[in-house]
Amino acid sequence: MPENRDYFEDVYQVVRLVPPGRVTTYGAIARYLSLRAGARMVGWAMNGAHVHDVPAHRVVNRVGVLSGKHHFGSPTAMQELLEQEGVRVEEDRVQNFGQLFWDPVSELD
DNA sequence: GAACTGACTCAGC
DNA sequence: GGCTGAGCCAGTT
Repeated sequence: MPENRDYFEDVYQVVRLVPPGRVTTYGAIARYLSLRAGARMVGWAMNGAHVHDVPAHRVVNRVGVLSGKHHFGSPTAMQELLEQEGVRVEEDRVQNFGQLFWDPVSELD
């Protein structure tokens, strides 16, 4: 539907809708916005996340790994942010991911 | 201007 | 059930 690349804004907006203490995935966002581009562009969009006040720490890859932690100020910043919200993180992976996973498609739609 | 790379995912083996 | 290859778009070399 959206031919423009303003979906960057949409991505940011969806991420902001993620409740504290919950996490979502790049693929889930891509599916919700019907991005033919796929999850990869969601990740690319997150490059400007810090500029848009987006809680990027709540976005992980499909298995719950903090694949984007290197883009935060420090290697542990992402994990600490999640733990502040009550999300248990171990070995760069979100524990109990299946239960904490927040899917915009089923939660918002 | 072609080739590479990246905060990913899925299908196939 | 873990590894490999292919596909997606955009920015960089």
